[in-house]
Amino acid sequence: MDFMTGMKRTNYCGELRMADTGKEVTVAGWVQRQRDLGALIFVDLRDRTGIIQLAFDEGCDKDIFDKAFSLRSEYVVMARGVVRERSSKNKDIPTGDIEIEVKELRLLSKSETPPFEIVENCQTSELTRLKYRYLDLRRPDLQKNILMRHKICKITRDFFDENGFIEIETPILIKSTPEGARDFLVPSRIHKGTFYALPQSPQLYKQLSMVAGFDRYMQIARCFRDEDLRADRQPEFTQIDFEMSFVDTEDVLEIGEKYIKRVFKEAIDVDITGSIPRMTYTDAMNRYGSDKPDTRYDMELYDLSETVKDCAFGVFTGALQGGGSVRGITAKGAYNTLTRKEIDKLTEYVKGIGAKGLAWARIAPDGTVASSFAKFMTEDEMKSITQVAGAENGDVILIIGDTKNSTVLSVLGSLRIEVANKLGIVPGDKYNLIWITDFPFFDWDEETQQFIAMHHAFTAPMDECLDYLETDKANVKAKAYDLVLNGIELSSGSIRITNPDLQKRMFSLLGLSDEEAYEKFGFLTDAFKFGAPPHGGMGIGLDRLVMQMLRCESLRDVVAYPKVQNASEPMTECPAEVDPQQLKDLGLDLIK
RNA sequence: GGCCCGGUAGUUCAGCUGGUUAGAACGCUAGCCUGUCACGCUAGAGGUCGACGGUUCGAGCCCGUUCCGGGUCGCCA
Repeated sequence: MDFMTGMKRTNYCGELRMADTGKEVTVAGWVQRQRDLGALIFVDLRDRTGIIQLAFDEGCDKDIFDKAFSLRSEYVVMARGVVRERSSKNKDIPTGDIEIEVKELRLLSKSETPPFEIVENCQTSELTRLKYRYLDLRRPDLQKNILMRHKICKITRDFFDENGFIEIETPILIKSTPEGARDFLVPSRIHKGTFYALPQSPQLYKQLSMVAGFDRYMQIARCFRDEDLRADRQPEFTQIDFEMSFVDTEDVLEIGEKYIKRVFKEAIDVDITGSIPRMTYTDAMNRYGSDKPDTRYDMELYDLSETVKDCAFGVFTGALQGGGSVRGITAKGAYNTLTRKEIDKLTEYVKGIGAKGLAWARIAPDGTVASSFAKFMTEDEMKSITQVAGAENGDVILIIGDTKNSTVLSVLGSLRIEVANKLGIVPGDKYNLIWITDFPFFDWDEETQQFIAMHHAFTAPMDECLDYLETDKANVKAKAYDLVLNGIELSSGSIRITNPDLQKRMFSLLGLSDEEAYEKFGFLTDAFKFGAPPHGGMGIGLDRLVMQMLRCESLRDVVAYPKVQNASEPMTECPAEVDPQQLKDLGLDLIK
């Protein structure tokens, strides 16, 4: 059956207006709803642009009317007819002044009753929606999100093209270099017993492209990491990846900043005015307890170590004697929200993330103080604490002390977010961007009891640190920078090492022998022997960017076909077992 | 791997202290209806209460195990 013979769409449903009155048009789409009034039938027809009403009345041929009568939700139809003004208008939709008086109606495809209605703000569980993702994607909200994602990609390519960047596709099947995240592996059939890895990022290829002389590279690149999922983390995700030659940190930040301003303006008409603020890693940790601070609200951390160093509270003095610190946050006006019961919950919360406990003081509106530690303090000490805390009547002070300063900071950082959410003080209308700079090069890994690269092994250390790389690892800073948006790490980048000797030195500091380093990254260090331009770049998380711009709470709202928490996909039910023959071809045996 | 929350009709949910035939709304089906637009009215169909096991005279409800989903910690250079 030739569904389309002699019929050609002339207009999208949502674009017709009063001005089109009298025109003969042909539209195509899905039946949103059929309203049968007896001798009169209305059909709302939907495509990705909107809805137009089709009208069938006494002027209609009987067979067309009968066909309209049989239409059900999500049937696919094409209709030819004349646009006319409605006798009663619908102010709620853009096409509400007009309708199409149908002269020809073609049923292109029937539909079973869908498991959920194709409407905005669908209340159906996400699992059901993901099982029928093609129906979910048919809903206006997801259509809007996916179209916005497309728009952002278009703006991105335009921007980088205009600035001299060349899009280069890098391989998806690459060599496994198990640093950082776990690799997804792909067995090789031709070389049995060997494996490709899927890229965690195009990092090394983009650096090689600099050696190749492309000078400025960009790619909207798919990346893969075999780690557990979160609302803002998918095992496969997309990065706006770029790299530039003959640059230092400032040049990279400048392009990054220009890009961010452009995409916010063009995609959602938001002006990012002035320079994006900068904060060093150390400041971010001390003030927000996080290297990705949400600066949309205050409640900054403060240091009470000096204030309580001589007090009679063993928890505090013990923490300090153990080389740690005592720090706090003050929840303004939280007296009524943070009840004793809520504080108990917060105590459980901080214990769950590494603290030994939570010290607190609730200051009633009348100035009465209820506190877990007041009894150990002199009046003067309490006064000093309140002063450092900047606490007034009605406020709640929350304090963490630990022999490890890093625990104090990270726990307070998480607590700050938890409390802000409880208090509802996070502004929903802001886009707070901030660069985090001066990252430490090394990070101490408790598990393996050694220093590892905080960013990655190809990041250049700051010039002034070159003298003490070996002797004072903890104070080596990297030419690395992150861009943070509303408390979410949006992007990460660095200036890379291009000096083969320095690269060798860094590998050795990270515990890689020359042999190991050459085995893993020899292709890169070899390349650097043949004239490597200084270069640097960054990768911007496209999914997170779109998610933030659209104010979505989950990446699943901006990824067309996402995975769920156990890393599977409900629609296709992957991952799945494979045919034994496939395993045989690959030379693989499954351990039962 | 740990912790928290959830799973009852196609969908969203209610279901009391364990007690007759598990309900509502929307959706669906049929009929009526000439201006609806979340049309209206009438009637009807629709359930392995996630699964398995246990306690009990009796389990949607209590207990155990397990599966699935969400969040989170670990993890994510």
